[in-house]
Amino acid sequence: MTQSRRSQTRRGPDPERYHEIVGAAAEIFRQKGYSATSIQDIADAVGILKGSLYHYVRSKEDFLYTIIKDATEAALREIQTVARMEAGAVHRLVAFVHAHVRFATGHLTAYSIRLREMRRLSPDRRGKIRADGEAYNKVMQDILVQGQEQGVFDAGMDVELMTTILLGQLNAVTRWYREGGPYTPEQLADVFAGTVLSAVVSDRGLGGEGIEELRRRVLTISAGKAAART
Amino acid sequence: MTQSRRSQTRRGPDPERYHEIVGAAAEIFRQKGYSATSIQDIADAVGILKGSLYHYVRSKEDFLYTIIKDATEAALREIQTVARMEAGAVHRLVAFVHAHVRFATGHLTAYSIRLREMRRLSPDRRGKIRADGEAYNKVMQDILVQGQEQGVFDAGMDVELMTTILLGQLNAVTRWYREGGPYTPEQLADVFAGTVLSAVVSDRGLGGEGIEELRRRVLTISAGKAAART
Amino acid sequence: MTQSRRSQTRRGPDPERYHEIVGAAAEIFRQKGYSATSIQDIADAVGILKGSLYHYVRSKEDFLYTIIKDATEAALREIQTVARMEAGAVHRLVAFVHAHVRFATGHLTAYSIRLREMRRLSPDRRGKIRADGEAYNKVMQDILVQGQEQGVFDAGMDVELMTTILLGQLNAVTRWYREGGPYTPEQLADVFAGTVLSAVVSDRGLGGEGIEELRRRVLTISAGKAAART
Amino acid sequence: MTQSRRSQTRRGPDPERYHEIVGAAAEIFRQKGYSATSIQDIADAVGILKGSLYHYVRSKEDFLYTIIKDATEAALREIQTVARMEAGAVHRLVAFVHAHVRFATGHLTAYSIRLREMRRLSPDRRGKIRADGEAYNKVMQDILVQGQEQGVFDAGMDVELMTTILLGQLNAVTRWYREGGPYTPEQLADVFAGTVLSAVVSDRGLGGEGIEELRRRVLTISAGKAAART
DNA sequence: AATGAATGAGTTTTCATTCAT
DNA sequence: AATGAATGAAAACTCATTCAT
Repeated sequence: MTQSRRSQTRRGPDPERYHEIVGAAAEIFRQKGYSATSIQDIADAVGILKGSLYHYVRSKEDFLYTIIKDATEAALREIQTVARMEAGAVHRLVAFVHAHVRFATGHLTAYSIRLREMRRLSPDRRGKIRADGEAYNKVMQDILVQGQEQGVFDAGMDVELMTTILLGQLNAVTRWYREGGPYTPEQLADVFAGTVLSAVVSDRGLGGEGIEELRRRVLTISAGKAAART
Repeated sequence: MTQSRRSQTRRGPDPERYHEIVGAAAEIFRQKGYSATSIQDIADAVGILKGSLYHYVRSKEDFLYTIIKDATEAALREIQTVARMEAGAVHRLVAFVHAHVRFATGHLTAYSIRLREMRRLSPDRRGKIRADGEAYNKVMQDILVQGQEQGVFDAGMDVELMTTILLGQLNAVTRWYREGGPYTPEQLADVFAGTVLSAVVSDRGLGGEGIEELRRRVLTISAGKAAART
Repeated sequence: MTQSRRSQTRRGPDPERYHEIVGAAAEIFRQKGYSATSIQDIADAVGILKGSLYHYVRSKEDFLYTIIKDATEAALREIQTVARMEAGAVHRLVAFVHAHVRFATGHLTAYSIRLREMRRLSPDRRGKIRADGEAYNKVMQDILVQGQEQGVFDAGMDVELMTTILLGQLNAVTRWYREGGPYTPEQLADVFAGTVLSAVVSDRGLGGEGIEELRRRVLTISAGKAAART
Repeated sequence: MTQSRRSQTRRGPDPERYHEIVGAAAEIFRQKGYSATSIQDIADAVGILKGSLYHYVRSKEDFLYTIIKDATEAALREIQTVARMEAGAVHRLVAFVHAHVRFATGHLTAYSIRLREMRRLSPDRRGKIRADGEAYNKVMQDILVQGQEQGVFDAGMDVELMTTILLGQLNAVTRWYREGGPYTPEQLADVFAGTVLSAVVSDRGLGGEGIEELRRRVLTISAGKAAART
């Protein structure tokens, strides 16, 4: 695994310390960017000499890989619950948005890095992560297709393009969301659920109600979700 | 303006050469990121020794500043035509989306850098650009307010938040758009116009028609725009 | 070629300086060994900052490669005159020993490095040099075969093994020869010519004279060589 | 002796483990060279953490010192049997060559290191070993003198120089000999005995026979040695 | 005996920048 | 306008060694 230098060198002990160090690295990567962060910066944050970091990691890139890999896997794990959800497309899309916003804001540091710094990884390592990333997108794409089949989403939309656009919209939240800011993740998710649903819904999906009613309905669904989840 | 800035740095001839060099720098900044790009990389791309670059620029950051400043000013200049446009909010929002997508894709390199590398600028220089950036956002915000006043946009929406979300959505296009790809900028703008309008429209804005009809209407408007422009 | 960093970076100027620096590196490599020599050591010897060395070379190994490659090629060039020599095997073997000792002592630094540090080169670069090294050995081997065919060298000897042994003997001179020491290169070559000839000569090669006479004869040949050369 | 040295460093048990570790170090020193070998390399080979090596040794140099010291002492011990041998110079020189080749090939790793890495030892420690090294050389030198006195070796030869040359020749075997290669140590020793004897023999030493007969005689002597030894 | 964390000094290499020519 | 040499600081990484457990 990533956290062992040579298999003889580390076998188990103090994964907490390792976690702490990776966490510190992540925080700095997010603030300054990966390329602009030096090993010295990380060492300073941990209160250790820079050479000592190589106890935990074989290269600076290892930090990045660990952070991105863990974030990607965790994100996929979260979204799988939506993928497995038995419900109509509208409900599932709302759930997707909520799960996504919750994860992105709840793991803001790691997820931001995942979005911005993937290019810094070696092609090899990027490749290992790509599959998970695609599986993630696939979840949304499947929901859009389901909605088209059910007639509740616009039959004319280009599902692949729309997936890209909507995920782009959702991911952009990492650029400005800050904990303790004016909106809670749930509030943001509610708004996003509205914009996302509005973007794909069909006339039949609106079901005679107006679009404002749709937005209100989305809130009820979210509330249900939140309730269900408590 | 580039011209004026440069005249401080150098009197000598060949502004074309200067343009060429800044263009080369921009291309590499976009590909590798500012921090990961070395002066040597730029020199190699131009076929010059790295020391010679300092005839055109006083520091590496100067390249970045020129690129971002020019892109920001040009973007604002483009969007001002929309700001000054006398029309209903729906028409103007469609026009905004089109202008934005056209610019972002047409100046992909510079605009991507503007979005991703602003943090690398000194606070001083970042400050000089921020005003233009905010003016840009203000244009969309004003349109949303106008739409609310006209009753065609959802009265309940948080205009500031929605501006952030929608611009985030539009800017994300720079992450995946490539010239010669499957969609033309105009096609993309049409789709974006649909998602953006759907996100903000009110029941009265829908005007009794369904949401699918709204999306179709947006296309007509775009076509008008395109026609007007030809 | 080796001495240029990027083709744009160095085109010609001051090969003298480059030579001087490589020479300094060679001297230190011989004294301390390649692995134990730091770039700092070289920089100190040249009176330059260590970073500045990378103006001339892309890596520490580049120094080693240049030194070994040049030494190997020069040695081969020298020995080719013996290879092309039209004469009996005895004369040619004496000439070989003289050329070899002259080169090894005359290029003591570079040739010592060539013998001791080849392993530090990347397999790739080692491969590029190996051919020249083998061509060198081949020259002696051919002379031994010629001598066997002429009947002047022992028909029973294993030519390949004897080549290895005799070259090993000759190369060992680099371990203890020092300029200004008690023996001149020519004196050493005379002694070596005796040991080498004695090792391979056949009874017919001795031609009825004793072995001491052979050793004396070898001196005459050398003297002729030396004379011819003056 | 190893045993005694070690007892200063550690009281504890398991001298076998110590031997194993020093052996592993030696093997790596020979392959990569002392300077290029890290403590980590040795630890990896033994399957231990590098810090743990300091239970056996006080410094990296200790490994080298132990290896070289043991090899030098053992070599001297072996050659002493030849030094004490009561026989003619020719017989004793043949015996020397055999003992030397047998030792060098039989302790290839340690003896190679002894030859190549002596310079890495501190002057102090090098000094402690030098005496043994010189005693070793002295054995051959004495034989050459004995041969001159007996008239069987060339009276005109420079004994000191010849000792250096012939030992250089013999030691070079460590550069290419590999166990399981095409020649057994005994076969090599036979060939070396021929070249060494030929290099020093006088006309009277040849005793009217030709030089080829000398080489054959040398084989008989070796055979006798081998027989005597079985 | 061994671990695993850490040190501190060192390694090779990179890089933005300067400057005489 | 450009070169090529050099600077000086910092980068990533290595390594012998120490030490509490």
